[in-house]
Amino acid sequence: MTTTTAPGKRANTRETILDHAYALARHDGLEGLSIGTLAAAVGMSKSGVFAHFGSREELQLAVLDAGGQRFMTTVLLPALKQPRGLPRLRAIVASWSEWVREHQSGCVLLSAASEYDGRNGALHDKVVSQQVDWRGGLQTAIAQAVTEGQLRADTDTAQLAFEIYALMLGLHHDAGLFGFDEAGQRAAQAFERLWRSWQS
Amino acid sequence: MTTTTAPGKRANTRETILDHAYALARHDGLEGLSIGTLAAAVGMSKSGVFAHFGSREELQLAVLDAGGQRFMTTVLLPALKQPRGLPRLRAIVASWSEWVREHQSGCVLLSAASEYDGRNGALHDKVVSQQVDWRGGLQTAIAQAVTEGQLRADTDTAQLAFEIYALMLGLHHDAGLFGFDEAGQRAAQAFERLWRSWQS
DNA sequence: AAATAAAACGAACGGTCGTGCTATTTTTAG
DNA sequence: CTAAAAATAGCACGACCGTTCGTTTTATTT
Repeated sequence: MTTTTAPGKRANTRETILDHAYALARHDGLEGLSIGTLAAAVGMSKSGVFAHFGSREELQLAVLDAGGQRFMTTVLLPALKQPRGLPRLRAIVASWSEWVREHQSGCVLLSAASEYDGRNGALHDKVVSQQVDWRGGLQTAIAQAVTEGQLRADTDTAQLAFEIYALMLGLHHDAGLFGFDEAGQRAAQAFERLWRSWQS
Repeated sequence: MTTTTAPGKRANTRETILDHAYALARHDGLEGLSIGTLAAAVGMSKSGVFAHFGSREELQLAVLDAGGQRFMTTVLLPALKQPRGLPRLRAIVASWSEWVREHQSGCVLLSAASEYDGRNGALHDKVVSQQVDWRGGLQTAIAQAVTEGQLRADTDTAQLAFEIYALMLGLHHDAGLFGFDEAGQRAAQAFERLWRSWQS
């Protein structure tokens, strides 16, 4: 029997490459990601890997996309099972915290934000658009909690989204440097205070 | 007359090198700092620059030290003119915000924190020790505000320090990606809410 | 099984990386 | 003014960088 393989060969190995690239970029950032190291990790030749993306920047963009996709799947999706409003908002924070715990030793999205915040180019643009999207998603969830009457009617959704995001940055920062356990408790306590002060 | 130069030549050029290195590291991080680029910026040869530090890592450590020193001088020192307690704490936050405004396009200390949080070695260790020191300084200022009776007697200084730091991270993050103006307003608003909720 | 298309390889290119070694220049001391 | 010392330049090294190109292997189609 002739091996009749599925036609998804290309997309398949591309996925494998991106898996390894994502893992490497977690440690060294997107700027520290090199095609040679990546090829060795995947078990392919440099040119073989290169051919899938056409340039290093395209590879970095693809990794950034993959990271954003994983974030949405891991953090937002499970929270959508919770009812709209504060329960869903708390679920987002919970799964987001879990994401941070699993990404203590480096998160591609966050390191990309600090790597490209002062530059121009496609990578910067994608980082900004990801952040805008996610901030928008947060604001939507907040607005629903307002509609449900769980947060004060005069809640500034952008302001609360900023404060939530800041606490998550604090959690990530402290977890990476001092360990997740203590940072997780601090963040949890801060969130309780936050909810209380915005509750209707 | 024979030019009798001061004996501080070495320390002098070392300072010049560090000035340029700091500027470069603000854009590309300590990992993006290369001796060749640095030498070109200073107007020296690669080996001339290299001789001042002995290794790239020593250079990076020196830049990190310089950054920490600048931070303390710019943020903490002017705030010490304010009376102990809440006024000084607010002064710290104010000069810290100013620091963030001037470092929108990249702060060496923060990017170092995200570059080395998941690694081992001297750079990681120095980053951690800097963060511990600064967090300790914050806690001292907070504790004084408690002693002065301006913050609640049962204030958890480490907890409040965490929340202050988180807000500054949020400010830096948003300022870098979306511009300082809006982020500064959000942070200021968040701080007012923060002080109010910890006030005695 | 033969022909065609897709995918991966291997070698090479010009550059830059950090680092070591030896001159040469500049600064200090006598 | 001269000799010792310190600082810098110049050059070379092996390693790795992203990228290109022609070849070979692998998969699909007829």
